[in-house]
Amino acid sequence: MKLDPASPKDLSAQIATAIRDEIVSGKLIVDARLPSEAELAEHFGVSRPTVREALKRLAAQSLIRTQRGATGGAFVNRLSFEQAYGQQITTSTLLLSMNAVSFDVACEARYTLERACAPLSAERRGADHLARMWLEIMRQSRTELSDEDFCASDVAFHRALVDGAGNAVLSYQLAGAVEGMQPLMNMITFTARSRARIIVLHSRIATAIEAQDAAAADAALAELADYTLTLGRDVMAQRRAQAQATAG
Amino acid sequence: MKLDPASPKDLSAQIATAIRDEIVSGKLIVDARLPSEAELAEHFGVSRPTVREALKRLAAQSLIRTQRGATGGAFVNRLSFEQAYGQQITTSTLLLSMNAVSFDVACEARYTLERACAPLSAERRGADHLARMWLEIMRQSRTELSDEDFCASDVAFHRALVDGAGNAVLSYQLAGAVEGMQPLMNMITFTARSRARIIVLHSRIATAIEAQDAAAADAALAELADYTLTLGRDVMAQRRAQAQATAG
DNA sequence: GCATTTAAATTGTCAGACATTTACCATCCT
DNA sequence: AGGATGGTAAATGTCTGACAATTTAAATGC
Repeated sequence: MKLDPASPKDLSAQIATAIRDEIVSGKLIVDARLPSEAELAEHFGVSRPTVREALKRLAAQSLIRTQRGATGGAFVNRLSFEQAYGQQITTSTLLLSMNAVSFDVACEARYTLERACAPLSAERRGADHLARMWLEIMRQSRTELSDEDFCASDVAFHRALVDGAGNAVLSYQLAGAVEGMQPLMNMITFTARSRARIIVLHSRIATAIEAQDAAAADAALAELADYTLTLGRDVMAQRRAQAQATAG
Repeated sequence: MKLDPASPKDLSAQIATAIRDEIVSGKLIVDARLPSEAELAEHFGVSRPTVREALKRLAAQSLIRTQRGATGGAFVNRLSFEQAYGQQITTSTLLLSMNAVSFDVACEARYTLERACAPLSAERRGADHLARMWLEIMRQSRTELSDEDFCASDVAFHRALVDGAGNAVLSYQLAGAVEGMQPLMNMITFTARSRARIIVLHSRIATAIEAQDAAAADAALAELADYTLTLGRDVMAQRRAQAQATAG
């Protein structure tokens, strides 16, 4: 609960870390109210703006929420699955789009994890998951769909597949793997032929999940992984050629 | 790039969102310098402290870094795998510890994902991964090890297993699944007998990975998953009984 | 007893100032 | 001429004090 004046970190960062530790260690439980900004400022020996910067850091990670008014203040937030999804997706998306992660590596990670969910989904999927999968397949068949909308529908399809496993933690973990890849997938131009191929594979997956046939679902997913990899490699090769032509 | 005065959100939150969108959409590329705080304040029509709160929000998510001095300012940050690991683990840990996620669900998610990595690890693991696995197994054999240290070593072992797959994105995704469970695992008291059992299973896993025998590794992991689930259920049952005794 | 008003507490925002750090540049000494 | 030295400017980090907006709770009036 003390600050190090010699630390290279900002005071607000140190304060944020101190409070975060209290939350993670359980000293501050969910819905507990933090001292007011003025009290925190006095406690840490800093000014209120500095405390506020620290609190905003915590708010950005959904660790606290603030409320105005007489009984207001900062409260320890119960991290909802929704919020966790959002952070997971943001982090994964940025990581994939800014780190020059090869399409191959990202694709392998995604399909490896997704194939792990398929057997559970085949066993437990409900009518709602099947309905969503078929709905997205139908949507994907509409030729006027833009490439971006096609990708979004693709994500929704796979999301339904993963949710079918009936494990919220698994859905949370996969959110990053599936949705984080969307920017990479958006770089692909889907021709009529590649769309048709993907829809066939999606249909095979949905059929297998509906029939609770884990092996068939896995086989179709493996094919889809291979095909996606091929599509991605073609795009990357074209981009490289184009870049070379521009440079030459 | 505009603010909505009628929005329920804080100005700093709106500004943070606006800048984040610019980063995610690619308008602000990696290492690009944002306008100075004074310029941002003028642009958005707010004061500098408000801008600073927004920037701290972004800094908390590792989207930007700041630098002091003449050529300083806020720069779009290239999210490193390390930083992404950290956020992933923080979020997962909080989600599991604050959301009353059942041990069963968390355990299933973790081992489902980990078993998906095992075949890749069996195929590609290097000498360093094997060495780390055997090192942790030896460490786990020391009887004077506290339960917490035993858990930490357990995490390190599984981390080495996952890293053996040679896919950084996979390692990143699994970090949350494996390390996020540590608080739950720390609630378990490891008796000499349960430690011995776990060490045997770890040895079987390491042996299988070394022999590049994916099937054997998967079988041992499945057994470990079962056993961990049993241990966890016992603990949870005890806790329930204890809570009931206290209440009655 | 109930509606209304008032007061208090707390976060949100602003303005201006000073401290600190860092890069650049002009100057001076060798 | 060249390098060390110091100054200057730009930027973030921090402080102070104030006011606005919001919400609750108590006080007040009927």
